[in-house]
Amino acid sequence: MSARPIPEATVQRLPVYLRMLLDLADRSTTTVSSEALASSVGVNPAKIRKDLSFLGSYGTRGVGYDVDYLIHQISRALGLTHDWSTAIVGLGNLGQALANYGGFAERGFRIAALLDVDPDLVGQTVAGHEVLHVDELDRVVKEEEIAIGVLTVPERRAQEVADRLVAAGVTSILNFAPSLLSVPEHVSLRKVDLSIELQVLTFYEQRRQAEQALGLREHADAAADADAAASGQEPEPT
Amino acid sequence: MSARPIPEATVQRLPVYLRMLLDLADRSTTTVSSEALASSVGVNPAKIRKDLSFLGSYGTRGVGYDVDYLIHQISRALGLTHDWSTAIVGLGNLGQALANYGGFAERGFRIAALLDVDPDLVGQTVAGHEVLHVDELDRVVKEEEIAIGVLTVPERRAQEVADRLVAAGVTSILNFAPSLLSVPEHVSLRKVDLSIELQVLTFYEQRRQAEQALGLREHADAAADADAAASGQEPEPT
DNA sequence: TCCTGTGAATTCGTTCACAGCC
DNA sequence: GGCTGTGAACGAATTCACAGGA
Repeated sequence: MSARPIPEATVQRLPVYLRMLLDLADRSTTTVSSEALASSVGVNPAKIRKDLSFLGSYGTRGVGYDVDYLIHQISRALGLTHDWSTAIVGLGNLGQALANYGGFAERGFRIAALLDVDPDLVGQTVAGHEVLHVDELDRVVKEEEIAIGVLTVPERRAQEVADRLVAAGVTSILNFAPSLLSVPEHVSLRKVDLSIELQVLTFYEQRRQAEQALGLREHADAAADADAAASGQEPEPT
Repeated sequence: MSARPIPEATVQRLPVYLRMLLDLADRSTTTVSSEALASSVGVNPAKIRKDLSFLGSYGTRGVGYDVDYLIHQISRALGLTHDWSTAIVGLGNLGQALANYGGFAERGFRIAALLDVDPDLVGQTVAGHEVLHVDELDRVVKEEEIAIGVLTVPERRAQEVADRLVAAGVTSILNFAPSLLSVPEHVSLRKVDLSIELQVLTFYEQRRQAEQALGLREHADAAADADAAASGQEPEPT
């Protein structure tokens, strides 16, 4: 049953399923099949069934899944049945944008503290919160029971600030700085790196352009192209 | 040799290697072994060798890889030997933050256009660029030869804007809206979704807290815990 | 009959281990 | 001797295909 450990790949998809299910609930759909859910997410139905089976046997054969019940179970598995307090460290453009981002609170993530070192920012109000000096980190993490730190500081400060977050007791870090951080084993770390995403895109972009150039040349040489199948299976990025 | 197709997983790591190599070059290192590179990235050396072997045989046995040459080859593979023009659509908090983000230009991504529909924003100057109305999309994509669109619009507009980008000829889209977009097969799509990242973190966070609670309870029951191995192998998120 | 839950088969990715070259 | 490049072994993730319950 649900004693099996949930694979990493499955964990990453659960939030996606959850969002789709919330959409369905909004539209007053009460029941959904793996087939229907799969087609709206764009994956194989068997994958959905297997993923969900890691949480338990929450479907009904011949019918499908009860939307509300499934929402509840996925939320529980992801730890979303209570709110989480987060701190944003670094209030440059990106930090401020995140502080003002509504989808945060909407999904149960409470911004409990904003911190920076810049004296021009400390004391200012951003998104309704006073910006504190990073030296207050220890105190505020304890007082607000902050478990998640969002790192939006410049690259060269990232490791130092990560260390301070860990020292203060934060055990999950979402890093927006384009740097490899090292954290103790008991701390979860995830990275969002803009330029990596763009560079992956240019890889495929370039390949397409090269293919096209090749196609044109071939076209000039031999009129028709019998081998259309060759270009069909691009490993599309996820 | 390099005729083998490059696996998706490898493509995603190449930008990381590239960044490390640029760091090394900055510090005037001329040569690096897979072992050294691996330890700075935190992966298995064999993985690095295999990844790099997809690009060709660019190492020297008994010595390692020439840093500059490898930088050149990875850049070429990723299509970074020339600049790419990008358009940012949606200049809310996040869009403005991205427009002002320095790392963009630094890595060869030129912001060629900013677009929005909001009459309050159109005509304003953001990060040195005049914000255009989305109706200008077609023209500006052609004029500026924009291949990459960055989507930072509200969720409900995302699909519509994606369609317009595709219609205008954009073939790579980086989507920051928390929505599933559908695009034609010849268009690459990548997604950055904040709340998914946070929800993956809370999954592990919650599991840790549950383990801890369990540990405490067990501790109260039977004094010592012989089975320390059970908690050792958390599948740490990437 | 319909759709879930899951073993079996398959594909994809990682790591090992070593032959081959500098 | 040292380090790359890569087949072979292994492991994880996906998909197939079907048994079994509503």
